[in-house]
Amino acid sequence: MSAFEEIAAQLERNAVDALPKDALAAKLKEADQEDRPLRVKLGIDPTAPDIHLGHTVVLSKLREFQDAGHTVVLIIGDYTARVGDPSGRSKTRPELSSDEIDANAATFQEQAFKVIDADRVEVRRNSEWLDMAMIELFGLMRLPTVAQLLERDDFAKRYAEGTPIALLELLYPLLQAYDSVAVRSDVELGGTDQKFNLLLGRDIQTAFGQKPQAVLTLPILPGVDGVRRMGKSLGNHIGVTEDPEEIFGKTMSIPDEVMPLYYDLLLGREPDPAEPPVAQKRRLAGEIVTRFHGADAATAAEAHFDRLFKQHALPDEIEEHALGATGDLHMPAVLSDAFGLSRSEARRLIEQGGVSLDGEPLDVGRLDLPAADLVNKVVKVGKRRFKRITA
RNA sequence: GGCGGGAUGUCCGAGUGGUUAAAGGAGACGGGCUGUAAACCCGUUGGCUCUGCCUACGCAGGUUCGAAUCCUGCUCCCGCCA
Repeated sequence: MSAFEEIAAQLERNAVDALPKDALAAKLKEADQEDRPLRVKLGIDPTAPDIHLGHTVVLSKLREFQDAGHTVVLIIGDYTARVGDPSGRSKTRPELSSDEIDANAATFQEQAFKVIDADRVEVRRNSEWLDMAMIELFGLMRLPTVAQLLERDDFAKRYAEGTPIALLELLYPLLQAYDSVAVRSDVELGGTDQKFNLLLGRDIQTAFGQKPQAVLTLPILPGVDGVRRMGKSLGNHIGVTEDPEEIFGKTMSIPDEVMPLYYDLLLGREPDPAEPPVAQKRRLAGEIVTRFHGADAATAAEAHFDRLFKQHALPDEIEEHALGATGDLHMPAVLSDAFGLSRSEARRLIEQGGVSLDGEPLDVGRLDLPAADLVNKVVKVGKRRFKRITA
């Protein structure tokens, strides 16, 4: 095995596909001969403003490339975000305003730098080149055929079942592919759902007289439900900027079955088989928090977790809720204000014994309580929502 | 352009004049069990000034004592043919 093959094998660790075979090793060799770093591309559409653990899988891989001396080309898909990547979706995405996209792009970049090295990255926005004249777009559109595009799983499926596919969506892979041309990428990374798009990049690069990029696809991290891919819109994500306690707690709630996958994709190793599952999970949660907030935060988050869920005690910091009223108060209304519930929701929670005041479940028969009975007490809704009531 | 099908609650999906706030499932939430895991059990899941009231089945009208269900117009979607 040559040195390049070894490095390639290292970089291909936990990749699902490395296509074509041996392409990465060849690229490494080529770069070495030309005495230049590889240009490793990742495109992210700033459709939701937060980077979550799912993104970090790919970002970490980019980091590995950086650590091996290569250049990351991070493409903020400010233009493609307007189109909406249909990958893995069964519906057309909603359109985003350009203000939203700009705001998202800014936070995105900042958050991405929590994982990748900001010094060895070239950040580009694809509006730089995609905002092209229609005649140029026509040139691009000549390249792939409809049949080729319909090869893609999700398109094929949607087409077969009669779910609408906007013409624009069909164009998405082409635009992403052209990004590769624009930045002259040597390697492109993405989730497995990106395979088609990444491979199309090769075709389009070739058509533009460039050497086609090597393609590396990484597994999709499941969300905290353990079933669907992690995604903000699915409500099963763990964001890198979330509070340490949240990250810790959410991690603890993942199903055991996906723990090995989390270990592999996020920590790059296997769980210690000598440890019981809970300990494995705590370690996982702790390390994830450490990564984004530091070791102290991780210790604190773990302590917080124990306080809440092992000792069933109160957290040490509880937000306050000012009543701003005196006399008899209607509890559903108070809860509605304090926790953002509808009054009916609050009422139901009380009926179900889900609301307690200083540890005492609220009496279903008495929905109206004097303000004086509430002040300085802690209201708990469900397992993890608390407010300290003040006058 | 012609013909046909469809739009129901967070999602999927029943329902074709009268206990229908709307079956069932998923999801979510609350309680129990527990490791905030899974599995399992029970319950809730439009709003409200709550033994009642209001709003809801694409939109706007109409028929009727009474409509998600019938009629008219409109909007959007899908398929087939051209």
